Amino acid sequence: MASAATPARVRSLPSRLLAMTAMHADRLVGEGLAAEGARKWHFVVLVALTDGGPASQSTLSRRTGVYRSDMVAVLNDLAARGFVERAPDPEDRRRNVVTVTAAGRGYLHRLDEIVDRAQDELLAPLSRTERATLTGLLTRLHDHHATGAPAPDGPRST
Amino acid sequence: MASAATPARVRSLPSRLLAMTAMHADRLVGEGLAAEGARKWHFVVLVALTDGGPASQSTLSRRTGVYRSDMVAVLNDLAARGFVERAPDPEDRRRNVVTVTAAGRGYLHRLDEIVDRAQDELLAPLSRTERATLTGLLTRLHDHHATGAPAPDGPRST
DNA sequence: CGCATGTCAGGGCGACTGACATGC
DNA sequence: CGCATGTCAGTCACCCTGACATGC
Repeated sequence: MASAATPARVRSLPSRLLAMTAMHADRLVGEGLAAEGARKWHFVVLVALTDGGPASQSTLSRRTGVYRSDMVAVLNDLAARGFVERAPDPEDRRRNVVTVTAAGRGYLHRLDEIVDRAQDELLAPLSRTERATLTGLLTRLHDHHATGAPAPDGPRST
Repeated sequence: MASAATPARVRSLPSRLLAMTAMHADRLVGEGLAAEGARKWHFVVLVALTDGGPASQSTLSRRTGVYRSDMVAVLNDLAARGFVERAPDPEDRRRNVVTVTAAGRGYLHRLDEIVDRAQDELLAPLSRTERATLTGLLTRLHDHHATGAPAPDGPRST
């Protein structure tokens, strides 16, 4: 199937469609979150904390795909705004235990709504069934490629 | 997989699935192209030229989604390696007419195979029918969002 | 005149690496 | 000792803006 350049084929290259649609999705989500002064990792980290409970920065990094080195800044932001708290772990003094505050939970609710609306806008042209199909196919692709050579430190996000 | 703790809420978010899968796809394609000393826009520009014939840089920009300002560097690269030629347009002396050389066509052929293999690797877990479904759904999303507010200078395309 | 074209200079963000001190 | 953790510094690719000279 590797013939010379076929116009239509190139235009519908899956990797390209994926890239462009993803960029659009990112923009929708990003613009929404920006209205609340947040970026996608603020959201992702808050979700990880709320759903998975308090954790060290390293653990958070693994849970979210945000690099350890970048996690620092994200937590600085969230802590400065009172959405999370960093406390030294008494059992291992290298670690910080990060916990969400009540304010953080409230904030996450607002972000959740924003993100939900963005998903709706993104998927607007698709029916319920089609959305499920798309999600299913993407999940399979993602899982297939995730189980192979992933994450020593903390790759892949949003 | 370090995902035992990744919350299902976020994991199944379409925008996130899209972003992660797209990143993976980009990596596959990017690594492949890197073996030939190319990046995706080298490929994309060569396709646009082969596909649509000689064109000015502005036109190429519109056809590919690469910004005018970035197009300069891409063409510099391609020209330096003898894959395209820039000649002043006699009918409008502001323009350069860009054409693919024979070497450029040969090069594109190699890139085409690389990109094709990457698509196959990307879509490996899906059947033929499923691939078509995915492409169809993504195309609809893309088209829906493309016809809206884009393209002043040289964004979004194919 | 306003507008298009090619070019350069630079900002911002996200992915990623390296190093380093502290503590296990 | 080797290894994990938190932190800082910095690279690179990509997306995007602004400005500017030339020519329509």
